Amino acid sequence: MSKSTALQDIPKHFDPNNVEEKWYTFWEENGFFHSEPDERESYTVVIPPPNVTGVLHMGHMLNNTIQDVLVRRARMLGKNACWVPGTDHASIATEAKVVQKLRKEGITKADLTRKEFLDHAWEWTDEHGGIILQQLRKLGASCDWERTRFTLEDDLYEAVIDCFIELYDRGYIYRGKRMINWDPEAQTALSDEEVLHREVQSKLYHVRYKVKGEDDGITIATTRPETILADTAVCVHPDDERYKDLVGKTAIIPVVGREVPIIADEYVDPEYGTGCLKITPAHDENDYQIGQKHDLEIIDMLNADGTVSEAGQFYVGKDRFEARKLIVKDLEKADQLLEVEEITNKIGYSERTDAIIEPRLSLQWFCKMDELSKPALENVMNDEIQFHPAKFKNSYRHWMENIRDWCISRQLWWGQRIPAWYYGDGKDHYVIAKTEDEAVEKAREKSGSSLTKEQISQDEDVLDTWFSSWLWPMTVFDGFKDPDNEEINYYYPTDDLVTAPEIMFFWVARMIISGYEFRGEKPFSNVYYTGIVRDKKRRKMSKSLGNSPDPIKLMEQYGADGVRVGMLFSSPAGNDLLFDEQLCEQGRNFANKIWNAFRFLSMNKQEDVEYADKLEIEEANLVDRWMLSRLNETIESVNKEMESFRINEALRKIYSLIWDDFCDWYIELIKADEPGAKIPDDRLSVALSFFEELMKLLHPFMPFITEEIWQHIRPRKTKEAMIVAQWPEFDGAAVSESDQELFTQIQRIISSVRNIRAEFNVSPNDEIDLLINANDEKSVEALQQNEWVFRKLQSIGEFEAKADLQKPKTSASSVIEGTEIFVPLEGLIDLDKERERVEREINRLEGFLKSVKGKLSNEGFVNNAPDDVVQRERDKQEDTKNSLQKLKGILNELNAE
RNA sequence: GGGUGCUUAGCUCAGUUGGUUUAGAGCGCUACCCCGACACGGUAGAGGUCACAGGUUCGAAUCCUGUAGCACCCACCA
Repeated sequence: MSKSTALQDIPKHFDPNNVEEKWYTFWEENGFFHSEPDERESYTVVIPPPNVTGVLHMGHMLNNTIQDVLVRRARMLGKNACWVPGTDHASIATEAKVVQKLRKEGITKADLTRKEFLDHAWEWTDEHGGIILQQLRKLGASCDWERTRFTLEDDLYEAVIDCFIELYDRGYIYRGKRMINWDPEAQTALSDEEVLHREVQSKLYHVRYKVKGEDDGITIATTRPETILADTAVCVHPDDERYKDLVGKTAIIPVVGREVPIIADEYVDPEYGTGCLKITPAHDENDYQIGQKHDLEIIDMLNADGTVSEAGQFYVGKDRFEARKLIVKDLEKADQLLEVEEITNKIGYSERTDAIIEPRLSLQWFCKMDELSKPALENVMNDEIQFHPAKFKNSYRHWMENIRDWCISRQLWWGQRIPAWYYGDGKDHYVIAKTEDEAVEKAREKSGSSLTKEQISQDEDVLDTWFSSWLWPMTVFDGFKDPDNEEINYYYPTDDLVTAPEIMFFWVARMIISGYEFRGEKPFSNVYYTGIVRDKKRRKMSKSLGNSPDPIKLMEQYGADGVRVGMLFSSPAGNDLLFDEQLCEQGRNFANKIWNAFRFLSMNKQEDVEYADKLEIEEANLVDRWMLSRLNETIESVNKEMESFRINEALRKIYSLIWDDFCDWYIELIKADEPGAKIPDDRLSVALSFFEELMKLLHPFMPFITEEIWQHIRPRKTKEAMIVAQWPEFDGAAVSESDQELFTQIQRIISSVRNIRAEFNVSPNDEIDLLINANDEKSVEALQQNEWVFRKLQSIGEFEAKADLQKPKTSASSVIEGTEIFVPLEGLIDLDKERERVEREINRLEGFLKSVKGKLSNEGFVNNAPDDVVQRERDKQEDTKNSLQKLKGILNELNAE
């Protein structure tokens, strides 16, 4: 951090790997990430806890980059920013991984006791757990690591149990035999949300059932012929003329030969298939309903693993799909398979194991949702909780309005065990209790007998993962167990939640529900939905497709800052992100550009000079005023964009301010006149101050390079680090439209001169004369005053700005909003080419003038449009006419040459 | 089957309540340039009848209707 740095001391390319770890450690060790309640306004974000054994993927990268941008900016705004990290035990996902791992070692879950299995699971968790949190550090995530939580640690476990008991006491939780989604692979029940429906090609089998006492039969259609084994009725529509006579008669189930009634129910659609439905109450939701209504027998023909049970009688022990093949063969043999129709239908798959879901009648625990969900629906619809983008309100409402009871029990071991204790015979008698002792007591009370611990047994099942994560914004602050806890009162409601729309129902909706139920308050104020990260072919990135880059490698290659920019650049909220490594490259290039701007300023530093630590400009020239104006304009719009969560737009504006305005124009204009000379102290001082403001704006997006440069620019105390620098304040008085207009005009003139050089192959080093014929004295004066700007950026011999200049012979010219510029090019100009150039411009302007005139000659427009709009058109007309007249004059002279 | 959204330059997208140049940006492309911050760079360019067809309006990429295509979400049609 010396005051003067020789150019050769600073590498030409920014090397992120050298600085990232250094600054991350610096931030963490100095407690910048840590938050404790104080008198400041709180700003809180809870991380969507990744699976404890998960590995960082591109979705996490996007999600956590966005969170970090929000958190870092809040910190700079002077808020007490707290970003709570943690992991989720992810019941089914982790258990599946452990089962898989054990299988490789030749151990099956069934061989183990619950305790033995859990020991393996904890071992696995300790080994792989938290890798992902470590990886997040590389990204620069400014989480309060001292607050790291895990959903299965004691406090959080206890909170989940308390929650269960409270909801049970309030009458929301019940146990019941219901048709649920059964995953035969994981051998557990799933909630409706965990079932994904996919359209697939399948076969619709038309099967002939004999009717007792008739020669004729009845034909049903089914996609799952193996369930014939469990049929207990055949059903037709009551008004269906074709089958009217058969109702009340008895059908004989093929293969098994069981006699079942033929019944009528309006549920049946006469148009579909054969208009006859086989009824299997144990294996289909609708059939179950019909079965209840008509009091039909229920035959459960499937084992937990999806094989045919004893009750099926045939193909016992065979997998359901094997059984399907066999029964189709047997039906064919018996001449009862009439037709096999190719159809497409939707089949449910397990979100976790991808196994085909079997509807199964099963005794499970449920949470009643209709009452609970009311405040959660209302407060999203009235924007008490805002969704970004708001379009997701629609699907949220739809889901909430049609919400069904939530199946919360899972036949797994990894998770919070259901606090239900059974006593006596069977499973009908139970008590809900937090501990075994309490359970014994309650059971004694309820049964009236003196039960012992040995005579009661706890439910074997655990709770759905989401039944713990829906409490996350409360439990991370111990808020569930202790509602008056000082911490939760300070941090809750949290501010922003950043997550994927995929888990809107799994998680977001349920957090809102539990928040209102248990704290009477929303859990967060804003939900930012990120998009799904896809590859260039629009395919979702996934391990199995192998199309997902390794984020760690990516960061090694482009730097964490570069990757962050890459992630942010093309992803407005809710839109899918077509990830392309090129975006990271662009991010890296941007870092390098900034680095070199810094390099340039550094090499101009003087040894013994103290540069001002505030942006104060004495005798500001046009360029200073313009830069100041652009800076403030950008501060204001960045604030606006950030407040409406248009993060990519905010970044774009900063990017353009730095690259286009600061590097391409401002720096070029402060360069010393003489080669090798240094920029005067006062000029450099201003430039450094501007640069510092830019670094502040950029810091939330690119934390590493900005801190690195910030610390290089001048010596800083620890508490003056970039990470806690004050976010730039908008100064409306600094925005000057007239300065910006004048500077823009100069920019356009310079571009035009460059264009002339390019057209006539005049090298940038060759001196040219620049003559400007301005519209009025005021403008002449302004241009004359800023002659130095032209000279700085162009190699100019004679410079003249006047109000009555004549076009010199053999010169190239152009007209910019009525201002003529001439560049004499004796011997270099090709007059034919120049005529063509001028004619092209005349044509363009004539086309434009025509459209303006069209508007103005339209009476409707002149009469109805607001005055200022009409006036603007009139001004355009005048300006264009003026320019055209001048161009035509130029053309005439060219023709005379 | 229901719902939501999308269709603007070769690619990815902006375009805020209809009216500031005959629509903008980044990447890519073309030409010229290693000028003492940066070739991970500079300068100048080319490139779009805003999916299609109607309508409302003085005026539409922007509002309405329809058509086509795409995407996602939800749903118990065998």
